[in-house]
Amino acid sequence: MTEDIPATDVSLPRMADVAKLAGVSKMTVSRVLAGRNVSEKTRTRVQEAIESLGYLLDASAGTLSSGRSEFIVALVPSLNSSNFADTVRGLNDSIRAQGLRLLLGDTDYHPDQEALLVRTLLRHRPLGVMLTGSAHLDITRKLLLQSNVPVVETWDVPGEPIDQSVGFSNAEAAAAMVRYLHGCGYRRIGFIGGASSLDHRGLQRREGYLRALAELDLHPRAVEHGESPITMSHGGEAIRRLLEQWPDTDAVMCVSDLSAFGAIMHCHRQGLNVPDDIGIAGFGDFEVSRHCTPTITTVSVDPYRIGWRAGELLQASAAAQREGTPRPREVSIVDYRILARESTAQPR
Amino acid sequence: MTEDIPATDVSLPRMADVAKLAGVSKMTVSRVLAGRNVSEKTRTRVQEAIESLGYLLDASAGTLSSGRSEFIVALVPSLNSSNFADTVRGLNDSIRAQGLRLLLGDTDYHPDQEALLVRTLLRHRPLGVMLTGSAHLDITRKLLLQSNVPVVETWDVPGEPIDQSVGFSNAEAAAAMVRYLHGCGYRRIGFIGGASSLDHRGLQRREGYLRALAELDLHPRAVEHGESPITMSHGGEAIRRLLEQWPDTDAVMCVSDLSAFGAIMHCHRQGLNVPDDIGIAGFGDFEVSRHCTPTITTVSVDPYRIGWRAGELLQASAAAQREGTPRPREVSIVDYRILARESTAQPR
DNA sequence: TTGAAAGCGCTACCAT
DNA sequence: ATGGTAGCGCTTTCAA
Repeated sequence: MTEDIPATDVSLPRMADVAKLAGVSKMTVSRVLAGRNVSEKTRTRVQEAIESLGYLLDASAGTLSSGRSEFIVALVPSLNSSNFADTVRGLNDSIRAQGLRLLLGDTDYHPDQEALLVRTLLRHRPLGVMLTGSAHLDITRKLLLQSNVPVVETWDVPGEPIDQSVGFSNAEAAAAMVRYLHGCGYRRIGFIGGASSLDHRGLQRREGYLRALAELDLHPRAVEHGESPITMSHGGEAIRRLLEQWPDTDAVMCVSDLSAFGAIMHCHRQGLNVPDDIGIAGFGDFEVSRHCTPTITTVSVDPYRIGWRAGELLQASAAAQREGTPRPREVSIVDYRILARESTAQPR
Repeated sequence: MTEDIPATDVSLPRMADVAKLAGVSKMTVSRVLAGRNVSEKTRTRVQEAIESLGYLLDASAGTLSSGRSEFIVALVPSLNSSNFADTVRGLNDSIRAQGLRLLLGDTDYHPDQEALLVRTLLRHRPLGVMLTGSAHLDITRKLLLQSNVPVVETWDVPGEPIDQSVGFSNAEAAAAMVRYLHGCGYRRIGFIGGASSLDHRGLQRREGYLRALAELDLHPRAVEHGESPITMSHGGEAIRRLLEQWPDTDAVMCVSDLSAFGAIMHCHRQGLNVPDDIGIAGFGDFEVSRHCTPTITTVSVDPYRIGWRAGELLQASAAAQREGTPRPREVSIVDYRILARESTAQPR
């Protein structure tokens, strides 16, 4: 299989080589590659030349010359979260059709890492930038605004949007879950979240929990444990601490399904039945929460759709920019739903 | 926050602008940015100019001029798999320190999608390419060999390596699990895998299962169900079918922990106790298998390490290439271990 | 429909 | 330690 490959250690073929072989000018080759008007005969000849040389258009040269790259930058707090991975998949699928490519950065939940990534990735003159969340350093905002690149913030509804956004109110969604639990008859409702001040969405969910509790005249009982991304073990440890401090807790909502799962497993080990002894709810509708026993009551959002929509907004902005028309300024709100499942009591 | 940003819609600052403002030549600016020898005084002046203009080096121009990009391409079958996500994280962490950037592609388990991605991503003249698995189209191999780019195949031990590799024998690991189950006293051992012929690692695990069974003089009982990536639901449905066909099965090994979890949940719903009525083992040591009840016996590999090592190999190759020294040709084998947990009987 | 020339923004190379 | 010049490989623009 390797025998028929020419040892072209020397250098890769250039457009000029293709042009010479096809007996045309570079411009004609360029036009063929760009799908512009070229006579059928020439096009065939050029394509044969491309084929026989194994020619690949050089991306940097193209970008430099045209002033337009094919990159969309996406920054996520963590690659190893199925939620963000789904968002990235959605974005990728939505831009792939247009021949755009994903330049991915993992901020590891650190705003300064985000700023660094924005700085280095802007060097590639991306057509658009997708950020996660709405909490960014001033320098990040400044870099993005200065570069005039289309931006979409996701997974949140920014108070001070940089440009566009696709998301939902994490606080409101968490409050909705509190009200749902209240409707199930629960009155001593606890909250489990991460200890990191960097997970803005986690903090917002906690805010929503506190606010809804206050509105219902209930007393908060919240535990913070573990760095983001919060894991199953964190959930187990956190509920242990919560029950230690407030043994009469009748329901716990968790910042994510993973911690909820960990919490449920802990309860099982302690001989507590979920939901008979204690109700437990999660957030995010992860795969595990649909399949474990009991299945986990959760807040469902559509991460893939967030990514897909972000891709659409970025492409629309890029197109507008190209054509000199005014850029759209859309704030896209996506749905969330409470999924009632087995880990909490029936609503009354 | 937005007031102090100059409305530079016009165009971004160039290196020449920085040079003029600092009163030096472009070359000096370039040297400052590259960290080369420049007098302390000039360096400061240049950096101030960079700062005050908000200048960002243009990546395409640099790549075109130097003939060297800062990209490492990584192709994974699925972004939404914690195993591959961890590998990507490992790779990212290992190359980040050198200022390299990840160009990510999701093949969706399709070799032709992989070929397409290789073709389009090679246009960016990456310093290296990380592939997942060892099953590639001929055109993929040809493109990579022709471009002379360092390649690392991961998650497998290729029979015909393109260049370098980091992985383990999936067949051997699966066979080891069969032998372990045999050592626990199991004799009627089933296998659950995906129905897709595209998941080469899944197929290899099945091969290993069949081979080990033959060596032990046992009869195979394998079910294929669901497209890759195989999910928890697939696992539940698959074990249902397996038990329908072979009701006396005493142990089942699954192609992944996710299907194993789904299978266990199915058994619980059917009133079957795991491991008392049936033993179930997984593959991959996913987070869920450490936390569910019963915890799942599995094959543990270190996905992060695979990615990290791949990054090291690619960087070593790239450095060798730069310096004209012969490129290393390493086949790196990573460990796997059987983790004995609660979902299977104690070894005898 | 096709071609020639200019130049995108930077770095290599040679000079001082 | 610093600068001038050439040119990376393409696309834009204008001309034929």
